[in-house]
Amino acid sequence: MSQDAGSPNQYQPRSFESRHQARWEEAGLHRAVGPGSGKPKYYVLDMFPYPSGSGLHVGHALGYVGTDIVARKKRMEGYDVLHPMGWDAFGLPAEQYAIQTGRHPRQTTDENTANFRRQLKNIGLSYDWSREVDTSHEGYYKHTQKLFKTLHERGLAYRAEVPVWWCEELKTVLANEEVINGRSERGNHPCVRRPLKQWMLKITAYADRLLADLDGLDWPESIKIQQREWIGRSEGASIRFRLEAGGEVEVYTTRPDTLWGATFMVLAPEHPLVERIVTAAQRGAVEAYAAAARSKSELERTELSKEKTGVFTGAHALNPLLDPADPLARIPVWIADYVLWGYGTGAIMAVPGHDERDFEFARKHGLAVREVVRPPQGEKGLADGACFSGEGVAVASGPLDGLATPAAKARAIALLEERGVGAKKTTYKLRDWLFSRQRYWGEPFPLLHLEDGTVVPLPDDALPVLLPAMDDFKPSPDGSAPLARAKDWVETRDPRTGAKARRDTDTMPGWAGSCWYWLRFMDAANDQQPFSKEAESYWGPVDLYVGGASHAVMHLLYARFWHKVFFDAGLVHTKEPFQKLFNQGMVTAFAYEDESGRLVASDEVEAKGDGFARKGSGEGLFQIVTKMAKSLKNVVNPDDIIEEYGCDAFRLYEMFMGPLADSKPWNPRDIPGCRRFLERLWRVFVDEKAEEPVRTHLLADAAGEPQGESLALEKALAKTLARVEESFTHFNFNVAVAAFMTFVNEATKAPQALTRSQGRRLLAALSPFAPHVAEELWQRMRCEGLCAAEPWPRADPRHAIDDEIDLPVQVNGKLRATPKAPKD
RNA sequence: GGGGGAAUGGCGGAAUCGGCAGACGCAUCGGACUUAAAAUCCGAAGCCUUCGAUGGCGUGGGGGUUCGAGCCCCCCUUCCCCCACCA
Repeated sequence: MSQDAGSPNQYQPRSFESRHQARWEEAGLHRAVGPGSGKPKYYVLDMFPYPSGSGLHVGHALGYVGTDIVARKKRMEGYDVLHPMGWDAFGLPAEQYAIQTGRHPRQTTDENTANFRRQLKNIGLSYDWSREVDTSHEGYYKHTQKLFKTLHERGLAYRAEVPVWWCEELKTVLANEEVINGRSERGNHPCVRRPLKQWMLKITAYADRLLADLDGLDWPESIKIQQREWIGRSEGASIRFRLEAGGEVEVYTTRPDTLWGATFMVLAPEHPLVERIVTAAQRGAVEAYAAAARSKSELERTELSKEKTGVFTGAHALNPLLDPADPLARIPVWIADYVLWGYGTGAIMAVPGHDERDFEFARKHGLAVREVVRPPQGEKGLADGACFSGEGVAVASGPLDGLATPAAKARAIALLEERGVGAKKTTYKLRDWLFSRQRYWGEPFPLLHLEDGTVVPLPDDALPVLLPAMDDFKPSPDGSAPLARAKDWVETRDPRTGAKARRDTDTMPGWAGSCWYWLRFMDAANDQQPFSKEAESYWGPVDLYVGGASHAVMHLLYARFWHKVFFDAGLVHTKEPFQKLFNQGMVTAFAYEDESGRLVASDEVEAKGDGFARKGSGEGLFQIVTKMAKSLKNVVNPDDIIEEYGCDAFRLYEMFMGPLADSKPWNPRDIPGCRRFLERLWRVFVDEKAEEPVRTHLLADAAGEPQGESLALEKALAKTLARVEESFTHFNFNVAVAAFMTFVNEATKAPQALTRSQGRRLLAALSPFAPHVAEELWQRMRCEGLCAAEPWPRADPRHAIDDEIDLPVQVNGKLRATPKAPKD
C-alpha cells in the first residue's frame, strides 16, 4: 500500500477530505430548503441510532452510505433533499450504559452522541446537521409530551391495572415486544408476570387500519407479512358455556363449526374462574399445578411444553347447542398451561379431532376424540389415526351436517346468536401498548395526579415537564420508580388552580421519541410546535426509509400508529409515514473455529496457505461467517478503515461488498482493491511524475466530436453511466462501483484520450459514491463550482448501444462456435 | 412447528425478457520495469482431458417444461434471519 506521503501529485485522500467537507458545508450544499424552494422535494431517512458507548460500526455505516449516495444523487438531479440525522437517546440502552459506567446518562449520552457525530462526519455523509435532533433534549421531549397529550385527549392513553412483564434485574416493566421467551430483549434477564397500574396506549383501536393500510405501501413483502402476523387478526366466535356448578365460561374459537366435537374444555391456570369451580377432590392437584405454572419462567413453560401437561378441575360445562340431557353435552373442564391467559378469553373449547394441540392433550390424558369434520379426498383424518385441522365437510354435527367448513362456521354462528349464547368475534394478537416504565432516563408524563384521584394533563405552556436532576437514578430495590425519590419534584401544584398535585413518576418507553422524529426533522427549529403544518405538507411523507429488518414490528408499528393518530387529529396529511421502506442487509464477519467447532477470536488467527491456522500452534482452523461480536474481536470501526485507506475507499468498499439488501461478510482483505481503484482513477487525471496538478489536456475542451480512442472512451462512459443509473433501482451499488472500475481500466490504457468533457461527467457520476476524490479532481481541473452540485450526468443514448456484437451460434441448443469479431 | 431469504470458481460477488455463465474485485501464477524489493503496468486463470487448439463436464442434489434453464415448474438437502402452544 502506498503511503500518504511524498509528492503532492500522489493520491493522498486524507490531505483533502476535510477540506472538501468544509467547502460543502460552507456552500450549504446539504441544507434542505423546505417550503418555497421551487424544487420537487425528496425525503430520504435513516433509522436514527441509539448512541451507544461502543460507537458506530461498519454495519451501521452500510445503510448510511447507501442513503447518502441516494441523497447526493437526488440533489444533483435538482431535488430539494431532506437527509437528516439524530439520536434516539432516551431509553434502556442509554440508561444501562450510564449505570455500568457509574455516570449520569446526560453526560454519557452527550459524549456518545459527540462520538457518533464525529464518526458520521468522518464518513463524509451529507446530512443536514442544522436539523440534528436528540430525543433526550428538553427542546425535543417537550414536543413528545405534547403529542402524548394528543393521544390522551383522543382517549388513546389510559391507566390500567394489568398483568405486566416485570424484569427483576432491570427493575422495570417491559412491553410484550421487549420480552422474548420470558426474558428481556435487552440483557436476556428473566421476567415474570405481575399486576401493576400502568399507562397503556390503545393501539388495538387502530389494528384494522394498521393492517389494511399495509397494502398500499412500497415495503418489502416480508416486513408486511411480519406486521400482519404480529397484528394477528383472526375471525371466529365467542361462545358461552354454562357450568354445571353455576355461572358460565366464555371461550374464543376460530372454528365454531367444530362445536359438536368439543369433548373437553381448558382454562389457563391463571383464569380467575378456576378458584371457584374446582371440586374439593381436585383442589390440591389444581392449586399445585397453578402454583408451579406461576413460578416457572415463561421460558421453562414453553420449553417444557413439548409435553402437554394439565390437571382436571372436577368441574363440568354444558355444550350450549346440545340438549343438556344429551350425554355428549357434558364436558370436563381442565386447566393446562398451553392455554394462554393473555390471548382470547384465556379459555378454550377443546376439539381434539381437529386441533393438533388438543389432540395431543387428549391422547396424553385419555380424553374422548370425536370426528366432526370429514377431510377432503386424499387427506388423512381420524380414520388414519391423525388429527385433521383443515377444512372439510361437517359430520355428526346435527344442523351443520353436510356443510362445507366456511358455511358450517356461518351456520354455527347464526345458531349461537339465535340462542344468545355466543357471537361472531374478531380477535387480535396485538394488545394495547404498555407505555410506562419505572425508569429515570425517559420522558416524564405531562400529567398531574390530583388529590381527588383524577388525572389531568398539564397545559402546553407548562411543558416541558423536565426530568429532575438526580444523582442516583438507579432503579429502587423495591421496584418503585427512581423519580418517586425526587420528592420536591413529585409534590407540586396545578398551575391553573394552585391545587396540590403529584407528578407521575413513570417515564415513557424508549420508543416514544422515535414515534415522530421523522416529523421533527421537517421543522427541527420550531420551538412552538412539534412541526408546522406547512413543513409537514411540504416534506411528508418520507420517500425512502432505510434501516435494519430488526425493526420490522416494534418501531415500524408504533410509528405507524402515532402517525395515524396525528392524521386523525389533522396534524399530518398522509395516512402513512414511510412510503418506501428498504432493509439493508446485515454485515457479518468471518470467524474461525477449530476441529471441535469452538470459535477462535480473530486476533489469534493467521492465514496459512489456502487456509487458516491458530497463531503459535499452527493448528488448522475453518473459516465461517457469523454476526460481528465483541467476543470474537471481529467488530470493525469505520474510523480505523478510513484512517488507513481514506474515506472514499471505505465508502466504496461498503457498497462494493454486494447488493445493499444482502447480508454479507466484511473482508478486510478486499478493501485495498477499492483503494487501488481510486489510485488508478487518480492517475488517469494526474501525472504523478509531472509538476502540474492535473494532466494539461484536461484543462481545455477538445475540439469536435471524439475520435478514435476518445470515441471508444465515450462509448465506455455511456455504458458506465447507464449501469450506474440502473444500480439505483435495486440499490445494488456494487454493480455501479464495478462499472466505474471497468471504465477506469479502459481509460488507464489511454489517459491522454480522456477528454475534459468525459472527465467531468465521470467525476460527477462518481461524486455520490466517492465524493472527496471527485471534488478534488474537479478542482484540479479548474471546473467551476462544486462537483457535488453538478447536474447528474445521463448516458448519451447514441453511444450506449454497441454497434458491433458477437453473435453466438447454437446447434441443437449447444453452443457450437463463437466467431471472434476482429478487434480493431 | 410457521414465515421470510439464500445456495454460482480458492473467496466476495456479476449475468435486462429464458439466449456466449463467472463482469468487477480479492487471493494466486507469469511477464515488463528495477541492482533488488515494494509500487506500477501488461497478461493467465471454472474443473477434467490435452504439448496445444479441439473435446468433455459445470450455477447445492434429483426430476420436468423448452430449440435453449443459474433464471420457469415439482421434489429434496443445507445455511441465515424472524416468529413460535395465538385456540
